[in-house]
Amino acid sequence: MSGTVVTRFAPSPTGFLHIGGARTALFNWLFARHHGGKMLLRIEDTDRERSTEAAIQAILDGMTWLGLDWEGEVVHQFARAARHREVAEELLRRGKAYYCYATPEELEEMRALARKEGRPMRYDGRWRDRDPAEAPAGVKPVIRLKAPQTGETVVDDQVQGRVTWQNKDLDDLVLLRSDGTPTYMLAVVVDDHDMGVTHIIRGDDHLTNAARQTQIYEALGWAAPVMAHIPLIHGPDGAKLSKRHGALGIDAYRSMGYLPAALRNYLVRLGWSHGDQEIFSTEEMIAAFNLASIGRSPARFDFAKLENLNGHYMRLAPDEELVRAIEALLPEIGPARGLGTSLEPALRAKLLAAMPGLKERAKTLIELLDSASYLYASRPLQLDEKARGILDDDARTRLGQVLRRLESLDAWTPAGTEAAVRAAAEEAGVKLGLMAQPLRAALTGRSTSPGLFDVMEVLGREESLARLRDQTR
RNA sequence: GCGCCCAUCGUCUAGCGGUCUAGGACGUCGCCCUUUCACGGCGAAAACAGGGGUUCGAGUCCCCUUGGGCGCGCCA
Repeated sequence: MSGTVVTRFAPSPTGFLHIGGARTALFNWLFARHHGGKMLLRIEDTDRERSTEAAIQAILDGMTWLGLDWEGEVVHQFARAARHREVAEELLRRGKAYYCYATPEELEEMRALARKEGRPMRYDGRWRDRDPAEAPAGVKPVIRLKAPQTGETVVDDQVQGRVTWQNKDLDDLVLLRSDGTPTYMLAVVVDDHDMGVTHIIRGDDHLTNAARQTQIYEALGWAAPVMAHIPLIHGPDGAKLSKRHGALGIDAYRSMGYLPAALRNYLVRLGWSHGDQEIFSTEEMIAAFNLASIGRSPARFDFAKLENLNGHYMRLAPDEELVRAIEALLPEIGPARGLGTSLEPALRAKLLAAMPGLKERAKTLIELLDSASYLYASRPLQLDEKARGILDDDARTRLGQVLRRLESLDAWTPAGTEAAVRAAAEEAGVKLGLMAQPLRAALTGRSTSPGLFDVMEVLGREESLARLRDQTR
């Protein structure tokens, strides 16, 4: 089908899948879905030195976790080196490329001189029209594109608009290295063509590359795909993303307790908008996504907004799903909390029962688990500072009064315990809060928690009473 | 240095010449709800980088300045 949209996500496996790459993948995925097309995945591993298997796995895992799937087999670019070479040689035969015998040293001199004289740093084309017979012995040549030297190269970008370069500002790029392996610039063009890619959506750090690749397409006589260069994501300080702030692997966001749905929603609104809408289900994103509404200015990464969104999606999530999400994270975060790597059935049941009250109050899965610590804390409870402050002598006296009423309670239900506590407060002549806070402190060891009567229900009669006795003694 | 791109509240953004005394969201600050904290509700402070044009009219078009970003490898 000629009208079918084919996009691709083409990361280089020299590191993890970072936040910018994840958004690029998301945009490609959304665009393909929107048009009923497909997204392909290609690993750009032509740099043998820096590509690692671990990085490839991290990228695949990251995408899977984010819920982004791809069509067919993953294409490994390096495996296609023979084809790339064939194309380079074809260009050579057709006079669109030439052998260049300049050594790395010569190239470095060229750049140094250019820098000194304040000229653009470009290859000077010294072998462009030279007879290969003059080739120095023992030097393996590279193949360079014989790029046009006059006129201009135009990229009609769907995001950036019509961008024009003067050809005199672009030099003859290397297509095939002296060892016979293709450069990225060649490989991308050949692969996108061979894979039938119709739309290239990628970071705008590739905008200049788009011009050079366009020249290759033209030399080859191939039609270039539609291009869309999206602005990069910056750190909170506006500078390039560094390890210090946002340039974490996508797995780090998982570890921090964010939900894939929240991250997708956060990411889709970074650079793209749909009127005033902030919340998008995956279906809504797919339905509304378009290239025209992608902004041209870079965005800063903002954890506060991600957290807010994450809280939103956690409140929306079914309790069972949240328990499972926590369980999935437990190998990482359980041991430090004395929980091991999986939940005991009894604790799991309590966590599930307490979830409605818990999820209302947490912004991440980590916070969620921590806020549930009263469920798995052992007696006598360690009181935090605020809880200690609440449990002064007066408070403990009041605690004793409620305790007697609770001990004689027939039905241990939220309604029952609430009635008892209210009665005790009335009897003591204090507001409910003065009775409730000491209870909370004794029951959870903290000054904040879900609704008290829910806490007591989940904890159960015996555990609740025992915790209260611990603090009245 | 050269090339290219960008510029609305602290942040993400709406705005596509007149309806903008610039809207929404996050964050911040009040108030309400309330057994705490959240949630929720109500409200507030908060922006068109600067200068020139074009036009009857400019946040919206053009130019310059300033400020950011990206690229300039036999890396991708």
